[in-house]
Amino acid sequence: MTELPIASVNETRWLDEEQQRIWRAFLGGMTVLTDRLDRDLRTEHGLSMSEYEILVRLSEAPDRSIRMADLAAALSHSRSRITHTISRLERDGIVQRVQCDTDGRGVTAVLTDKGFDLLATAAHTHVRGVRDYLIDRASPEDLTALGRVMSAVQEAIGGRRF
Amino acid sequence: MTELPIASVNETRWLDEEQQRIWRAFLGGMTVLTDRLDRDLRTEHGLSMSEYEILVRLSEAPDRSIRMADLAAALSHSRSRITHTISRLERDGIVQRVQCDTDGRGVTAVLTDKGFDLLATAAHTHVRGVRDYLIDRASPEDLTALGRVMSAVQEAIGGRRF
DNA sequence: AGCACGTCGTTGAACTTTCAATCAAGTCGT
DNA sequence: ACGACTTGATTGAAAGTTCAACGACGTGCT
Repeated sequence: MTELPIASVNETRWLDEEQQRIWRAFLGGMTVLTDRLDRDLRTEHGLSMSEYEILVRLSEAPDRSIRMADLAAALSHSRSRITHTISRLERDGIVQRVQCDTDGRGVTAVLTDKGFDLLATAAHTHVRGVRDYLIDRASPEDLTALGRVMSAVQEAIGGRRF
Repeated sequence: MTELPIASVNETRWLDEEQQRIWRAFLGGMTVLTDRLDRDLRTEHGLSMSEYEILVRLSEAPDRSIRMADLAAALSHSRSRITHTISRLERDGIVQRVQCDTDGRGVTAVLTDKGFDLLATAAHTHVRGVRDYLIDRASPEDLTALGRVMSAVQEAIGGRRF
């Protein structure tokens, strides 16, 4: 044997100094950012971030309604989690459950007017946060890079949850 | 009045198309990435990601021990959360609690040998994940940008939790 | 010394998420 | 039409996180 392989089969390649610094910044920034956005939403509108995300999706969908499983897939949540969350939102009059007419198993969640109004109000808080804590802190080029990297991550992991 | 202000005081500036695309990629990538890393650690070593992070910090600290409040601060967790998590880790023999001798209130968590061994094993899984799903998916320039942006985010939000 | 105030860590209850089990309904092959 | 298999949604219990309250201790002021 004379040349290859450069990296042998099962050896773990550790992160170098710089990669580690980046990874920790990512982890820390992510934690602090989601915590903060969640807290702002919660204290000002009584909505968690994931509830907010559900409302956003619903508000953009035709008839402001999406089937449970599609919601779960869109947000990478388990079906069970969506069931529980929608139950709470329904109890509070923010969404409504409707039996799906084309599929006997299906249930679609519909955003109520009250839910839409709540979202319209909460959106100010949320967007302000996203700007203040992220968008306005980075150059356009860095933001583009951020988008590129995170899209690649999604690509790399794909839909598979199990 | 003739010129300024360009943006008036309290108007919400919405995200443009591109910013929104980036923000969603970030949110989605983040969710999918942390879910995946968490799941890998959990199934292969019975450790959650936040437990893993605690072990990492402890392993790097002098005497492999850190005071509860410092752990909480370092990971941006509540003190209560650290108490509960450390209790579980202690029950499993992974850390130990020691009364602090310089401060009557203080408790420091110490990584046991068993905990250190577990971490040494789990680290392979974790680092492979970070590489496969993130580091190896992006150019060095983009990674640098990522680090820069996320550091700025941390800077923007700072330590304030409430 | 005494007192007010802040910090440290814990506790238990409420809430949210996960996990495994279940039931109902659609799909496919024969 | 039948059975096997997959998918959609729910359920309840277990596990984890948040929240408010508490007791113990340190700090600083008078």
